[in-house]
Amino acid sequence: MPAANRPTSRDVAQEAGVSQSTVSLVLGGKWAGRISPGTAAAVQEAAGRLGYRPNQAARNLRLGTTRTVLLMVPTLTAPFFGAVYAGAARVAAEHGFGIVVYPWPENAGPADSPFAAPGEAIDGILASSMPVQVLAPFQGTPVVMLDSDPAGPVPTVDFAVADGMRAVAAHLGALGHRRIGHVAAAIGQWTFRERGEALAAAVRALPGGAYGRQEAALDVGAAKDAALRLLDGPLRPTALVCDDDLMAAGAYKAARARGLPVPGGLSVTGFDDLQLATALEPELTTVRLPAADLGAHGMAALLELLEGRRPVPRSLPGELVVRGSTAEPPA
Amino acid sequence: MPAANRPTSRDVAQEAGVSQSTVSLVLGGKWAGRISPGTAAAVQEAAGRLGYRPNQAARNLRLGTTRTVLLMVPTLTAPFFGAVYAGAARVAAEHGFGIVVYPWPENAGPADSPFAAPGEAIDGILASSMPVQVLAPFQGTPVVMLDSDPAGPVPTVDFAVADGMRAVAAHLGALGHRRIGHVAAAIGQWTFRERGEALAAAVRALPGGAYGRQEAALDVGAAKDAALRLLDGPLRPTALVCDDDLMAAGAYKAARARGLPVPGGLSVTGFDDLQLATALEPELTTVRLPAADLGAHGMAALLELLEGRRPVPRSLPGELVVRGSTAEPPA
DNA sequence: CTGTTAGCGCATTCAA
DNA sequence: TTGAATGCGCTAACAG
Repeated sequence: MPAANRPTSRDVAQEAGVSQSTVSLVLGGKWAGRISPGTAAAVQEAAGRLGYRPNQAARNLRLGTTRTVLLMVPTLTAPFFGAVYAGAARVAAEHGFGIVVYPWPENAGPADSPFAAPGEAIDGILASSMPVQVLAPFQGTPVVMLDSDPAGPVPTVDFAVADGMRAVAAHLGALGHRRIGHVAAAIGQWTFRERGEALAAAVRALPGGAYGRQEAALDVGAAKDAALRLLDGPLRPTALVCDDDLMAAGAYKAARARGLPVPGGLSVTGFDDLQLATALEPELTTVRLPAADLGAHGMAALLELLEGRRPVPRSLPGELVVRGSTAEPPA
Repeated sequence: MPAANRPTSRDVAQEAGVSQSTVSLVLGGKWAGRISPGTAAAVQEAAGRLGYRPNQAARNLRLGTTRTVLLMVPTLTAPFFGAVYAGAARVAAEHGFGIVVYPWPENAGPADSPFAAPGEAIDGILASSMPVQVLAPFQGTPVVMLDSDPAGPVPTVDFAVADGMRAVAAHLGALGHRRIGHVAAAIGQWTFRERGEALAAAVRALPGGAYGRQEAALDVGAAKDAALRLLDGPLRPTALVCDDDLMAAGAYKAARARGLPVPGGLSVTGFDDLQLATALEPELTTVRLPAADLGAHGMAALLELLEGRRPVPRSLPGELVVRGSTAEPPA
């Protein structure tokens, strides 16, 4: 018997000397001009005294909703998504919603039925950094996509990643860099395509600018290899722009392997501004992406959607944070 | 109207030509010797055909349980806890349970009532790496604590952190280190007390062993300062043992600030083996803590508890991972 | 202004 | 071996 015997709305009604429906109205906040202020106050007070909390299960059954949304993320072992969750959870809590997290495709295992576990009892979905196709099994459920192609069929909240990359290119360009290598994430996602296109265009717009590109999986070792290919290739880059802070760590390793000091011999930039950015030595010049804000605005948009309104697409600005990993190119 | 009209058990009953209660019995798996195999099969088949999934809200209301557990973690923006969640969620899903995460005290804000958001509708609690006191508002709810004092009043699943620290000390001792500094987390938690005591004892047990200790908050900058105090102090350590990988990154910075190469001039060790450990240069010698296993075993223990059994306390072994940050002390 | 009533979908007695 | 009836706690339509 897990649940202690909590007071019900009937108990409150009895305590306040009114009927159960009156309690429901008052506590539901919709008694404006239907219940006398005196009675309302009495009910509130009785509820407080008893420590009454409505039974969610009953509420859900009656209303046909759950006040729960699903947050789909590619993985939870990346701190970025922890921040997204935190932001979303804060807004959700303010509106009496809960969030259940679903790492996809990490859990794409048994598939007895898609989403056996959390698939039930969901009012809406927040899907971060994934292809639209994964939402196919959820036809009809309101969805807001985060960090995804705003041209898609569902409402989105995004980062202005293109602006971020342009800021990186401008910063590097002002320092005097012209031959710039891109350690790109080998992930077919809007956010990375966007970064790549923006960077390539910006670098090529530099007088004498030359852009090179190598792709790698999102981990240190693969990024190091890609950086090495760039350093050993024909471009002879003086700066390496990485799609993400973790990849920048790989670039540091590549630089060290070739005897190039950062930033004296090679400038390196990241993207995200995770804790890792300041753990590295030297500290990383990177673009700060407000992950918590992404979650918060996404949740707000989903709430609008659930109320029947159409949320306007939003794009959150990133901010270039200049630290110790960028300097003038070697003479 | 968020929820599409899903079939109910009544629909299944109609489809199978039986009564609703029969459906309930069959699908509940308790028809052994009460329903004829033929009828049972017909019901199963009808349910499958209709794609029937029981309505959780109704089920919860009737049963008084929620098949949901609360996972309390200090923060979600640390990848360690993401892994704990993933492990717990996997086991939970196998048993038809869901998990809602609650970062505490991050959300300890409004406090209109303790845990307004997720406090309802919870069958049990998994609390990782926190003091017992935070569970005071949840008297009566089954709890399993993770990474906490096993001598406490509730069932626990832990890491053998003391063994881990002894392995670190043995490794360092074998390399020839005698003067060992401890960059300790300034957090009053069992897991850190345990680490500190084990390390101090193990170092002092070394012939000629000397132990020094400085505390710092769990971030890079504070850890760097603490490491600096150790390096500048009377101990003149040849190795710095850190309570956590992030603090080790701070120790790297301190070493660099004093012109000491790692590992040639100073050996450094961490704890946890997060992604950061291999992002650093040189890669970090550390103790791998199986975070996902912690979550998995914790969830299993909680399920036992919910079934009325008393889970046996468990301690998961850590593993020393020797990488490039430790070497013989300078001559 | 307030109370009575019905029913959300399910598991479970009890009667047949 | 099965079906009819009941109620979990809540909200909302309808009466008074």
